[in-house]
Amino acid sequence: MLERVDIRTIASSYGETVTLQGWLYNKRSSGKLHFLQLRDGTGVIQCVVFKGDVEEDVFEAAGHLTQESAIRVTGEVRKDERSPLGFEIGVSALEVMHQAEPYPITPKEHGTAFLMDHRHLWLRSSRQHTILTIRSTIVAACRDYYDTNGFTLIDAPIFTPNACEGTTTLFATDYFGEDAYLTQSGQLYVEAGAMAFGKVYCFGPTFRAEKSKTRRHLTEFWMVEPEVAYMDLDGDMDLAEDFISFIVERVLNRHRADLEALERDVEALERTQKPFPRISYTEAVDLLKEKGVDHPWGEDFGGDEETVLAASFDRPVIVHHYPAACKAFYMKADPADSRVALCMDVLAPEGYGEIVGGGQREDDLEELRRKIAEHDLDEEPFNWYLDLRRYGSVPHAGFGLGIERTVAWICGLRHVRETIPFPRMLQRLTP
RNA sequence: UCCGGCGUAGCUCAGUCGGCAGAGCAGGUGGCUGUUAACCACCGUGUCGCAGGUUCGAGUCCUGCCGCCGGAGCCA
Repeated sequence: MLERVDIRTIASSYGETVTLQGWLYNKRSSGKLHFLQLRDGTGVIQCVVFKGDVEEDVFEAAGHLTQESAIRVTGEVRKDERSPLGFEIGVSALEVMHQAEPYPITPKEHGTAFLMDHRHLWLRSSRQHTILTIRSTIVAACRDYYDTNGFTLIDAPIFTPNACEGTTTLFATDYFGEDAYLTQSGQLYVEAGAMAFGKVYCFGPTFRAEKSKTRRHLTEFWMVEPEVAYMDLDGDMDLAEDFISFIVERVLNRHRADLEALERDVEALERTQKPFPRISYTEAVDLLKEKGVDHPWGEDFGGDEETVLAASFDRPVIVHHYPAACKAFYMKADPADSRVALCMDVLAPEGYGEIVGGGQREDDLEELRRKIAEHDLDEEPFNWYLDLRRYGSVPHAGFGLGIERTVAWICGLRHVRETIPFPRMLQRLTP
């Protein structure tokens, strides 16, 4: 394969004649000149076709190119102050690989419903391209963080025989005549992994059949879930803030220009430094009261409460020790006050809501059985999970971080639907 | 499930008091040697979401339904 020249690194080919392969992003003409904006997936560069420089049929063909036509362009890389890149291509040859049909996404405005119907094409637009590039960096940062900190990747299954938490709605499927559900969390399985490997994480898609219609919800989303044996709630909070600040720092280092292109307030992101403020649920209720929001102790926070709490701090805030009644059965109760659980949520600033939820797990066999019963769950499917408390049970903790909400927060997007290549939502299964 | 909003050309939208359905973009043809969502001239485009109703006459008013968007609940 010939050495490939990317637009992203075109500066290193200054003065040379190169061949670029890509698609026509836009075109402007001026008599004996055609200005072709060429997109190759790494960037966009202007290619200038002058009538005197190329064969007549090539000049003619360039004038008839439609948006997103596939072309291979050969020409000299030259400096030009008028170019945003600082470089442009003086075209000497042009090969039309495919003359595109009229392209639906024009250089004018479109509504989100139309764009989502054409998501497979919308991915080519510069803004979507930037967002998904940052998502790619965030996903890599998650893996790098755990891989370099002694964690082993133990992925959880997607098909599960029962509800992990029993609280949210699951997608049911037919598994050779048996009921199976798409996982809503790898939680229970990474606990088994932690007892085998010490420090583990899983990273995969999760599914929630909730009829949520908000900017923060997808029915299919990605979650990274670390789980550590011999770790308590404090250790869990330390891990979460270290992990989140690592991701943000990585994005700031590699994507400053991209964040600015997205009109993200970079200074607000730069404040994401450890330590994060930590307040208990009870303190949060008091804080809400101070801010004029009356919230009864014992009820979980809604989106509005989370927004008020998050707005009180300049970086992510950790809220811990929620009432046990509004948390999952596997959360360990606080030995000092059984009304609250050893759990924590991380709320992102600027109204992005909960990006992390986790805590210390119940490690006592009888306590756990009692909680399963309290939550009206059938004990039998959890027998393997109870085994973890029969054979060398130890304190352990972990959490789940939602990738799409994290991407939305870091990129400063209004809606999570633009943070994933092909979003699955209440009213969206295609493309 | 509940509350609110919107459905008119391929797309984004306008359409006044109920009186011939219209702009920009995209597409086509032509023009221009430096364009930056280029520009200029000309050309084509309709189940006005669907079904009823009122009226001489409905895109416009009324009723029902459908679809989508935003929010709530629930959650990451």
